[in-house]
Amino acid sequence: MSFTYKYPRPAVAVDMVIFGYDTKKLRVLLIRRGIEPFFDCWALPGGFVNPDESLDDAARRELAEETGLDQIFMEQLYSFGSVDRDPRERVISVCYYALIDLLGTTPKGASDAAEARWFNIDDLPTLAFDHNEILNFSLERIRGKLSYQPVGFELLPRLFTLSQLQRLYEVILGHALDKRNFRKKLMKMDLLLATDEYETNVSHRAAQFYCFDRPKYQKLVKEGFAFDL
Amino acid sequence: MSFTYKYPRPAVAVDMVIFGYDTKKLRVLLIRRGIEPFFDCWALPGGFVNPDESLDDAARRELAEETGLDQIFMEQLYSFGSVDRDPRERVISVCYYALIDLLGTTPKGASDAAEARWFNIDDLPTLAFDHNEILNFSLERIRGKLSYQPVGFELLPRLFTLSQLQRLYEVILGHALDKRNFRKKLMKMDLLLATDEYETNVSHRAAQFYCFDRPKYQKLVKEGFAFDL
DNA sequence: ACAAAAGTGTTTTCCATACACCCATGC
DNA sequence: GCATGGGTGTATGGAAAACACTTTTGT
Repeated sequence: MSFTYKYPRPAVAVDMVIFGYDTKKLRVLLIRRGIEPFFDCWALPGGFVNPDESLDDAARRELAEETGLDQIFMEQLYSFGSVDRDPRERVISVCYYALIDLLGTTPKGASDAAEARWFNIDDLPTLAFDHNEILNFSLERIRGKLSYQPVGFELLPRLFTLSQLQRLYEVILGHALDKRNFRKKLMKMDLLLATDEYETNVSHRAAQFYCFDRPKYQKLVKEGFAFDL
Repeated sequence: MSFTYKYPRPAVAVDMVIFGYDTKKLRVLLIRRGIEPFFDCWALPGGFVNPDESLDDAARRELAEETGLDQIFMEQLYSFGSVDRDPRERVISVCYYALIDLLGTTPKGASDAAEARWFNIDDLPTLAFDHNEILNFSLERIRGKLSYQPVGFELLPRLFTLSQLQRLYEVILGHALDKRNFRKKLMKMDLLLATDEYETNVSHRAAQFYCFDRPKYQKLVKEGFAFDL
């Protein structure tokens, strides 16, 4: 079976920058390529867009194939379209990034035979194609975003302590934050709901669990509320 | 001549949201479609990506075709890829927006026979395809961007008065700004160069002309400077 | 002289930052 | 009782916002 067109067409792929967080480090999921070009190189997971799925659907499908996870925060990043980014032929890549909590959930490895691994964000190999560029771009984006939107909640279990949240911000931003000021700011945002649950079995004062006020957040987003961290 | 592939491929287009500003209103350049579907409807200018040009190149080419202008501020916005956004066949549209000063320059109409017109931003017709959605999206983006980057300079002549700059901000943001505070903030950014030229033939005190310190701006962008308006 | 826009400073309020100690718990 | 991280308040500096009058020019 084959498909014929009057004009040449680029292939269209989605590539995924999948961030994972595990209380210590920010990680990215990479796969080892099993075919040329860049055989054996690490690369961002991705694939071609099917005719019957939207770009978002394609991205969500890739994400599910690689991680087994659904219902994950995901956002379109940018489309890369240099003529020679793929040596074989013209490929336009629409890139997405996703954020995954590596604690509360257990993402499976890639479904296809290809080897998949979580890499520490500041210890990355040279990647296939222009994937290093894409990765840097998405890292800048997530850091920028974190500063004015409470993106981080996607990377934590439903219930979390303020210290967990602060560590998350510190890991993503790459620098320490003042505990008291961090709490003040977050409380002022008024998007955290204190629960009556506390940590157990810790050898220090038990921290209170909070959860994220999703309805309120979505209302604010709709109204164009400007966050500010 | 025809082109055959093993798998079906979407067509890839670039669509342009071209903003223009003329001291009173923010406008968008639309073209009237001469073919089905949406015959006679207004639509965003755009076209298919050629095999030998990058996405940015394609966007720049479209921009030049529609306006005759080169060297214009332009930025990728988002890629739209719903399955049914074009009733004929699958088309993925990579969208860009551009900003044009309608005073200092005189953009020609569209080069092809199609009718082209500048529409007031708050008096828009129903557009072809998902183009209303795309336009709203880009309007939000430009407003957001204005708040933390001095984007507005792209929409003014090389020499401009502070009042002109303020009017521009007010028109795009859609609300009034305090004159003294506006000047203080802009001066503190240190990106304006006062010239020794003044308005002439105005029936009030002549305003001083300023120009934008482009080298300094580009330096700051490279260093990741955060603006804040 | 008056209309019309340019230009200019001060005060107040609020937010960001810096900073140090007591509290609860497990061992 | 000690080690560990949880939790809290205050003082200071700087930016943002509010606000009104004088200057210049053409008619």
